[in-house]
Formats: sequence, structure tokens, C-alpha cells
Amino acid sequence: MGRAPCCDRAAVKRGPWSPEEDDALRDYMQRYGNTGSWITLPKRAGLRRCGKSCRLRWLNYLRPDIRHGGFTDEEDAVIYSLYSQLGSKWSLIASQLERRTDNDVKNHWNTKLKKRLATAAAAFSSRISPSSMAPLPAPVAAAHPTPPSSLLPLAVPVLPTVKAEAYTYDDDFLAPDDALFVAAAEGSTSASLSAASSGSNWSAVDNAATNEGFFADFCTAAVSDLAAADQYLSGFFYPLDPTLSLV
DNA sequence: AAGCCAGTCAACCGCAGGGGT
DNA sequence: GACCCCTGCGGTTGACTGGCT
Repeated sequence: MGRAPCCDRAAVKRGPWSPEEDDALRDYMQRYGNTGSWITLPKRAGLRRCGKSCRLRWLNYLRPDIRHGGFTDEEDAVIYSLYSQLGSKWSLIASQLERRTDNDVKNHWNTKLKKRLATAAAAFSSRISPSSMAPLPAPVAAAHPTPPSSLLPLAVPVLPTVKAEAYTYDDDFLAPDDALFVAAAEGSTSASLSAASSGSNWSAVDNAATNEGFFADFCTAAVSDLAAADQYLSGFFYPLDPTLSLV
């Protein structure tokens, strides 16, 4: 016994909205607002649409106070930063951006930012060559379909996480250099890097990397400029471990 | 010109949770 | 407390478009 549908699917129109339907919904909302429920709105507005469809169309498209497309670098940076802290809480992220909808932010992330971040991570990990580092884990994602010509045509690894990688990276647990790489790649502050380089306080590495904002800063840098992201990361690596080198 | 493919984005679906009864 | 209704959310789908062969 499934959930009852919210409306009679045979009786309502589905698919793209026509200009006439848009006009009808816009006119109704501007005259009366949605004083009743979304479920009853289609009838009141003279639309053969599901109430949920009306709500979505209004909130994501017709509402006068929203912008579409053309995300700025600043907005991208905010999205990266918040995503690194909140995950896919699109409505929360959108609420921090002026006149953006959760659907727009989600689409922008899935079609552009996610790929850009993967490219930045791939470019970064390909250039770090600590002398004693164990081989990187096998790439999880498929090869990037169209890598920029400025980048090596390599497979896209996921950014390793401290919690996942610290205990699985290799059979011998972590050498300090591995921990340094992992901590930096995941998102640690200089505090966690210091802990990593001392090679002892693993829970401190974990906590610092998880809770603090290095990853968000890396994402922010990666948004606009891969070279800047590289520079940013190497700024953390070099002072702590001179055996690391960029190739 | 036609077909294919990848990228984009509007729209749909199902679930979770809040509020009312 | 149990149930129902409604809204909001996040994941996914599918139509459309433009570039390439």
C-alpha cells in the first residue's frame, strides 16, 4: 500500500510550463498571494496543475525576487565554504546567498563546482611528491571527461579523509608524511598539521581536521585559481615538512 | 545535414518533519 | 499518543541545447 498521490495525475498537466500558465500563476500570486494552501491554489488560480508543481514553479522560477545563473566568484566561494561545512543542505546554503534558490545552487554545484573541485584536487595531488609517501589510493571516480589542457589527463581521486584514510591508508598504519598529506588534504589547520608531523596525536589530527576550516579555505582558493590553491596548500606543507616537494 | 554526446536546468518524486485535530 | 495533511527538502530524471564529428 503506497502513499496516496498528492493529486490526480490523470487530471493534471505535467512537464514544462507554458507562458500562459506562468502568467496565470504570476497574476494570481501578485493579486492574492498564497493565502490558502498550495494544494488548493491550482483550482483558485484556474490551473490544471498539481499544487506542488505550482509551488515549485513559483518559488524557483516566477518569484520576482530571485536571480538565475551567472554565479559570481564570491558566490562560488560561499557555496564551497558552506558545502564543506554543511554538506548538501542546499536550502541553508541558498539562504546565505542573496536572491538564490536552493534548486539553482544545487544545479550549479552538480554541474560546475563539483567538477571544478575534483579537477583542483586532482591537479594538487598530482604535484605533491613526498619522498616517503605511500601510493595514493586507487581513484574512485571515473576519469574526468574533458580535463583542461593545462592539467594532466589524470583520473580524479576523491580527497582522502582523515577518518577514512588514517586507518586504511596502508597496512602499516600511517607514516608521519602520510598523515601530513592526509590531514592537509582533508582540511586541517596548522595545529593539526603540527600534531601530524609529531606523529603521535591521531585523535587531535582527526578532530582538528574535521572541525576546522582548512578545507573550506582550500576550496575557496580552488574556485578561482588552481595555481592559487596550489600555493595555498604548499604554504602549509613546506614549513612543516621540507621533504615534501612539488613536481 | 544528420547524428551523437555532454552539459545544463526545469521539473518531478518520495521522504521527513511540523502542526493541527 | 496517533493520525492526517501540508510544506519543504534533496535526489533524480528528462527535455533541451550547443558543439563536435
